[in-house]
Amino acid sequence: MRRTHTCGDLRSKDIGKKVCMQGWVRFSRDHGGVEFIDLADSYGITQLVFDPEDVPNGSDRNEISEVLRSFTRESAVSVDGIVRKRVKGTEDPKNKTGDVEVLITKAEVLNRSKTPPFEIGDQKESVLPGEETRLRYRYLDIRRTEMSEALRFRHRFLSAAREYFDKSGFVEVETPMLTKSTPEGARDFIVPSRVHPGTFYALPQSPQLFKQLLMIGSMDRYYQVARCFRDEDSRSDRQPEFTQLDIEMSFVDMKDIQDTIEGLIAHVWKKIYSKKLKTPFPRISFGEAMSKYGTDKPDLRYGLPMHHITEIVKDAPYDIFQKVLSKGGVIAGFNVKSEIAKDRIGRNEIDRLIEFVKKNGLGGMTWMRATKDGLDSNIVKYFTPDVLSKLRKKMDVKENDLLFLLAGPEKNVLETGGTLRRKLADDLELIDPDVFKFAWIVDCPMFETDPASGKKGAFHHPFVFPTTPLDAENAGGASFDLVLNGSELGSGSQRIHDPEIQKEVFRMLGISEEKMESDFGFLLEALGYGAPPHGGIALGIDRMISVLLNKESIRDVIAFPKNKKGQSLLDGSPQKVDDEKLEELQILSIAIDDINIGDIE
RNA sequence: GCCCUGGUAGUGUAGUGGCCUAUCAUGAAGCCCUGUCGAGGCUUCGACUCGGAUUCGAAUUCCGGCCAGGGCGCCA
Repeated sequence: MRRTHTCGDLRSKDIGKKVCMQGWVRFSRDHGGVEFIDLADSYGITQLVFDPEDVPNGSDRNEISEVLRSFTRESAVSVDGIVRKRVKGTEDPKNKTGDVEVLITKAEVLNRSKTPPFEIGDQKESVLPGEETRLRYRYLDIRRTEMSEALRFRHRFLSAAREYFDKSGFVEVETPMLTKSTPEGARDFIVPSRVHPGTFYALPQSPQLFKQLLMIGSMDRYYQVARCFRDEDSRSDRQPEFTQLDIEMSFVDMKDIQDTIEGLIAHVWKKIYSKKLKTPFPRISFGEAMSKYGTDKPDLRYGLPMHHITEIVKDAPYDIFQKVLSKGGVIAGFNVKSEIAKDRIGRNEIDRLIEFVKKNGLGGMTWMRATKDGLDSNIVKYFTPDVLSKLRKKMDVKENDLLFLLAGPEKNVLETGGTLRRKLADDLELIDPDVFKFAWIVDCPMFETDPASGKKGAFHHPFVFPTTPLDAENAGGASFDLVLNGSELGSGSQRIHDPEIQKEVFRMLGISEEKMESDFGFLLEALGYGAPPHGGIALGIDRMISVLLNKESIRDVIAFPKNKKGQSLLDGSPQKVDDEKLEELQILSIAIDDINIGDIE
């Protein structure tokens, strides 16, 4: 390799060295004589100089000058030169290589670049091209420091994680990508089998069943950086293919799994931030998270808990509350303390918040402002002094605090309350982007009931070990979530290792004996051969990295993501395939554009 | 499937019925310039997502399509 240094390497100590630099022409500045070129690569930027009055012996001034004329932006070039100190007063303190420059002795274009479709630099968000352009030319987008650093950060994270697993006796095992489609869960991506026409593999939504089989197979400490696939609509934190750090262990309970993950993250923290991460993470019950924060993935970087006041105000003759209560609804509210509101919420702002609440599924919002003497609002007259005093105590009200009260069906109040809490935190800038608050959400239910169909479903998945009798009214499951700054990073659980219990759970979920046998027969059979007690967790790597880097979208930490419609703008997938290929698979497309209506009729 | 927001030179934008042969920046091409650093100066080039409607007149208003993003549904 001819390259002696990257563009981020050179320092004062290298002055006088003969070097060969290779990289991309980022910016060039021709002063009509002396000429500067910022040579860039993934490690930094180094200034190259050509000075017609200071050409080292053995170099041809005209030849260099001629080659430099063909240095178009983003061309890959190679330059030999001598490292020298910059002229006094022209050092660039913003650049780590800014004390030195390379005086060119020989220049060569390795590969000329066309004019790039957008300017590559470390520009602010506001001048970044739209995402469509960035994804279409992703390789150029990755030349931007921000992108390449995100990918390098992701690598360091995974590398540290692997180091931890290695020293903790974990074994990485690859599980199949061509697997069986199961009716439960997300929609599968399907792969046709040529050898068995009319049959299909499914790409895995997670290695769940295989890792359980590995436990039965005695591989008692497994992990995998596993690609997973779900054919569902994208969101800013959801892609059709994504990466999970998948973990499973035998002869453990929930605490062992949580300890392992805390150890893992603390180790990674030490490696990438050189900081000690405080463990154990706080545990919050699912019920408390919902009632206090209105979400199962609370952002704990700020307070603003919801207070439940149904009992206190239930007798007040205030029509709106009475109407809600008569339908079994609840009343809850926030106290926006004067020290965090700082006069930023006036009448107009309150009206805007009321509109916001209406848009989010409640009829409206009642508010009160705390004064020296009590609570001030146009509805205060409906509440007795005793009720007001209890309210002040319950919600910890001090002078100038602002109270927002939400009334409605419990589910709506909690959900809207959670949404309002996030909005208030955003509006009042309560969120410190440099703080990371992990927490475990524990004591989860075993089942949840779909309010629309009334159908019972698994809260996490059907393989969770029950912690109470299954027919108990609020049956509990040994599952838990890891949350960070309002994002769910992953779910773990103790799994069922007894085939009879597993069957019972399937029955509770309304799965027939036949379906059980055809879809999960192999699992039930395997559990019957001395399956050890086991459990594990899967952490969403894309989400975790994007939260750690404060990115709005996981696309910013994935090298080649799909767009919102699941297309790759880079290679144009998904695409039609040749008819011969379909014939070989004995597949006929009935997509609207592929069929001739006349043929059908 | 639904809702919201947006679509103007290569890129990022201004433009709320006539002041638009459309603003500014950046870029590209050319010229000038010997210490800049996202160099500077001058010249040139380059755009209203598509279709329909309203109107004397539409980038601008209305309807529909297409495209992109955010969200709901969906994501055991």
